[in-house]
Parts: sequence; structure tokens; C-alpha cells
Amino acid sequence: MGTPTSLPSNKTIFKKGELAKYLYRVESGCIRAYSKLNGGRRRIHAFYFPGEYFGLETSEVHSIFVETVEPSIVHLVKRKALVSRSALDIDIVNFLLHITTMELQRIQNHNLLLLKGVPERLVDFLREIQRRYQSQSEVDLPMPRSDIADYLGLTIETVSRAFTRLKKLQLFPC
Amino acid sequence: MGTPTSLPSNKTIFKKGELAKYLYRVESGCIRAYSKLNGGRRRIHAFYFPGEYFGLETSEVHSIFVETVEPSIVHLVKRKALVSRSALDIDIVNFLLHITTMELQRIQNHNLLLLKGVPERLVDFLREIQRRYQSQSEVDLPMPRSDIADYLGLTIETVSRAFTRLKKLQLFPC
DNA sequence: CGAGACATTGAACCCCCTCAACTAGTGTGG
DNA sequence: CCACACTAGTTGAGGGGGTTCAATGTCTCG
Repeated sequence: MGTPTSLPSNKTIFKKGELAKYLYRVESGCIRAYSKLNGGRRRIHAFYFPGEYFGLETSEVHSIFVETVEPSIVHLVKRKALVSRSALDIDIVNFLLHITTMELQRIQNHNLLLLKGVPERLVDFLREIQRRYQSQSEVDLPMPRSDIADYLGLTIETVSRAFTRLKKLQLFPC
Repeated sequence: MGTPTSLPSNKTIFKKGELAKYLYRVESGCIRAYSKLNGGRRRIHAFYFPGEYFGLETSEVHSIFVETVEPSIVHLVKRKALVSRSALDIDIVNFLLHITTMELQRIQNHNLLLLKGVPERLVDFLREIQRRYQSQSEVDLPMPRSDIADYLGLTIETVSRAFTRLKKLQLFPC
């Protein structure tokens, strides 16, 4: 279901303020969603991986920016079609409720992450990536340090140092 | 709709791991929802004020702790009744979708709050309280400093110092 | 009055940020 | 092929803001 679209790296999918026409499903690649903070800083709310949905909005316009991290394929589903069908089809509403709930859970976890110590944040992040890629082996991260930093609420230097410490202690298979 | 229940101050409404039997609506008072972090620390996710809903859960059991902050009256709605009716009544599902979306929005705002500077966090917090109480005048806060600290991701000392600075500068009507 | 909870204030420390230098990989043009 | 530039990442030194620890203040309730 939906139209598959192939996108290059660092390609804007939608911007804050634009009309929210679609709901998106990641087929392959990696997506980042972020806000711009006062002070020119950037806050990454989420990464989306294959099989996951994004573009969910509470209003008619997007409240965040979304881009590809690496070359990706995404499926587009028209919101209008969903909304009009949801008036008749209870499964559609339940589907929307389900992905909204998933999003809620994800954000709550992210929230808790930001209270932990630096090494724990990074380890949690790596573990979650691994889990969501459904990979037992090592995952090479698709996103640069700056993305990780903005997701973990740190600077790239702190992230880099945390990686080095982790590698030295060999506490995590990188 | 729902059964009204009167509760004293600092009364547990439900704990993590308990069966999620009800959806709750605040009639009067103030409610806090929190998680316990490793290290004995506490993270307050949200306060709920009159007219707002809580107890929303993604699974069958509660994932957080919820208590009264002050003497409160809450209405209980049986989840089972909601769920069984939602299979037939699309308005119920839409209602659930709506309060889930509200919750999502609230958490996103809270998330952004934690990246700001200390004085801004406090001001934002006070403004939000004022807004949600629908009060133009001063609001005396129902919760102790420790609750505010755990909500803003700070210590009680830092919160106290921020209050003092705010009062001295008279930037906020306290 | 004294006890206990809550709040405020001060001093020292620690951790992360900032600024800066350096390395490594990649691509471009002469 | 080499020189240069550009980007991403790493590492070091210094400074600042929040935490920690400790003392004091304030209020209520016995």
C-alpha cells in the first residue's frame, strides 16, 4: 500500500509549516525528524528505520522537519484517503491509534534517555538501533556523529569521547 | 460519565505493573505521573489538572506510577467498557485517538523544555500551569519543589535558586 | 516550645561544553 | 600525480553551570 519513492542522502522530505499530505512508511534507509531550537541548535526527535511509520501529525501542517539520513526508499500514503476511510472503517482508526501509541512510547523512552549519564545514553542508543534493525551482529551506524549528538542532547565531542571510552573498555561490540 | 472518587493528598492511584483497569479524568486537584530511574531517582512525566485525562496505556498493565499531589477528585471509566464499545462506536476510538494525540503533543513539549536553560524551563513551566488552570491571576503551585525539580530535570536547590532569581528580577508574577 | 517537613542559601566539586588543534578520508582541478 | 580544499572525526585544555554537601530559615502541627 502506498507509492514507493526513492530518495538520495540528506534529502528533505518535508519541512515545518508544510501541509501534511502523507503518512510515510520506511522501506529502506534511515530517516531523521528534528526541530530547530532558538539559538540555531537542532534537536533530533527520532530516527526511523525500515518498517516504521512517520509523518503523523496532530494538526493539518507539519510541526517538524524530516530528512533522509542516507539513500532511502519510503512509501507514501495519502492522509485524505486515510481520514475519509477512517470515518467508515474502524480498522483504519485502530491502525492510527496503534502507530500514535507506538510514537508515544518511543518518545517516552527517549525522554528517559536524556536523564541518564553520558555512557548510558550512548549504550542505550546503540542497543535500540540494534534492536530496531533486528540485527544480532554489529550495525554500522548510518548517521554522522552530529546526528547522534543532537539526538542524545550532547555535543559531537562528547559523543566522540564516549565512543572512545566504550571501545577502550570493550564494553560494546563496535 | 464515570464514577467520581475523592482522594487525599499523596495517595497512590496506581503503580507500575498493575493491571490498567480504568481511564481517569481529573475533576479537581492535581495528579503526578512518574517513573523510577535506576539510582533511586524519580522522573515526573506529567502533571494532570482538572478536565484532563490520564491512565492511558499502550499495554494491559501500567508502565508508570500515578499519585495525587493534593486532595483530588477523579472520575474512573472502565477500560473494558471503552474497548468493547470502541469495536462498534467509531466516536470512542476517535476519542481515544484524540487524547493519545494530546498526550503525544504534551510529551513533545516537555521534551523540548528539557533542552532549554534553567530560567526558561521554570518560566515555561509556570506559564503552562497558568494556561492549563485557565487563570489570568497568580496560581499558587499545588506541588512541592521536589516535584518541580523532578519534572524539570533539576535538583530542588537549582529550582529554588531559579525562583529566587525570578522573584528578584520581578520578571514573573509570583 | 520542639519536631519534622519543606525551602533557601552558600561553598566546593565535577561533568559537559566551548574552543582549538590535529588526523584521516574523499574529491577536484591543475 | 600531487596540491588543495572540504568534510567527518578525534583529542586536549580551559571555563561555566548544575550538582552535591552542608547549614540555616520557615512553617505547621503535636
